[in-house]
Amino acid sequence: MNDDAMDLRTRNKRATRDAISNAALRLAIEQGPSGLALVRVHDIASAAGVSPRTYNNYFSSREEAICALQADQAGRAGRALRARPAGEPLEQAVVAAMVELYTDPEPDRAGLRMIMSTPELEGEALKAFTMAEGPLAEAIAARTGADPERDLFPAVTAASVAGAIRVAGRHWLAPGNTDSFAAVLTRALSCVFPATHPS
Amino acid sequence: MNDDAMDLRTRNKRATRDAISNAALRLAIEQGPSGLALVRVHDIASAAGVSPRTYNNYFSSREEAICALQADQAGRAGRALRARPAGEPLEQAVVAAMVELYTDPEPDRAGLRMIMSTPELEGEALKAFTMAEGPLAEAIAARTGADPERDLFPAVTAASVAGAIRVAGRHWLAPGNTDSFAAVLTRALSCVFPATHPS
DNA sequence: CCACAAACTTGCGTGCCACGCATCAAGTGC
DNA sequence: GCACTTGATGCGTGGCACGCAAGTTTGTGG
Repeated sequence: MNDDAMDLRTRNKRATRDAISNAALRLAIEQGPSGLALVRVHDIASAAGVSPRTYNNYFSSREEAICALQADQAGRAGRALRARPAGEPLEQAVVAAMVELYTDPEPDRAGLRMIMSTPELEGEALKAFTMAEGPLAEAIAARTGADPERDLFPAVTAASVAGAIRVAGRHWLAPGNTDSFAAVLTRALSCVFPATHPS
Repeated sequence: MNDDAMDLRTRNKRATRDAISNAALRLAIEQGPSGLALVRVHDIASAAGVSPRTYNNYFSSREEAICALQADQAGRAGRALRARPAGEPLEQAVVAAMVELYTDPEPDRAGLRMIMSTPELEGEALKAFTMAEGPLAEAIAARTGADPERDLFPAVTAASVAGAIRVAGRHWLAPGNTDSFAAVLTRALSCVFPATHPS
């Protein structure tokens, strides 16, 4: 995962990929939610210093490029949960893992708002979130000892956690909100685990 | 909602819309998950007996057309919950409403499998599901008396319910499963409400 | 240090698609 | 029956995804 751990080829690939994704997100934010159609592939490619054909080697749609960072982050959810100490209760582990994952760094308000207020982008982000549910469910199953094949609890809980994160994002973006994302996220996740709630 | 309740124009519109959507889903199923790209707009339109331009007046992508039925059904979730008797406890009301919504009729295995095993379609279906969460959250808030603006419980629960329905669908489709969808759905939803679990 | 192989980037061409616009036909209210 | 509304269709335009075949950069063995 560290840059030094990969060879030059892989590092360059990641660099161009990130460049394209960042350029796409930046341009999308500039145009705003209603002007997504104005963000042309040509613009993204030239902003990233790459040819349109190369852009297409990495992403097969503008939505995918714009949401790539968000998608990558969501994809780390399973690993984040597994990184928690084994003895930790499920709720604590999930909350700690997700808070850690989504507060380093604090999400970018403009980017998140862009994605969550644009139907096409929301669909793409949702897809990324859902792809992350599988590993997350496996991590939950590993922690609770449940059989992922017969017991629905791990998968449902993973979906609920993903849903809570989305709700937290929406609420955090709401006008007049002053709480940190970590605080909102913790509150949202506490709604998922009422049975194990301490009080 | 009844055909007789609308004028001719509206009925025709719904008829062509349904025709296009059904044709799209049927053709998609014929080609299978891997051959989605082979389902051309021209084919959908001619199968539905309309011009390609008319297809485009109703849907702006093949994915949207294929998932339209699924989307319409999900959109009725909020109404279904509100239709439950007011005094009924939340869990019972949710389970009853969702079981009623999703067992009349029993979902089509081929269609559901097609949608859930094709990334592009899954994204579209996810978007539809998420659109339905808003009304569902409002219905939950109305039933529990929570303030949707300040309390995250209704939105998180709505997202969890939607997630549970997705998980139930996936599990129901799994090879070797013999349970009815209603049974799987009830099991999945019970994971969302552990606090009020009877046992 | 050098050549060779693997992999990435790029330009070009093709087929498909979304959508604006103008026109035609069907339905509706008076 | 007539003017009006609204949906259906044809046509043209701009844009996009992707296969293909160079050209270029990077990693490796001699």
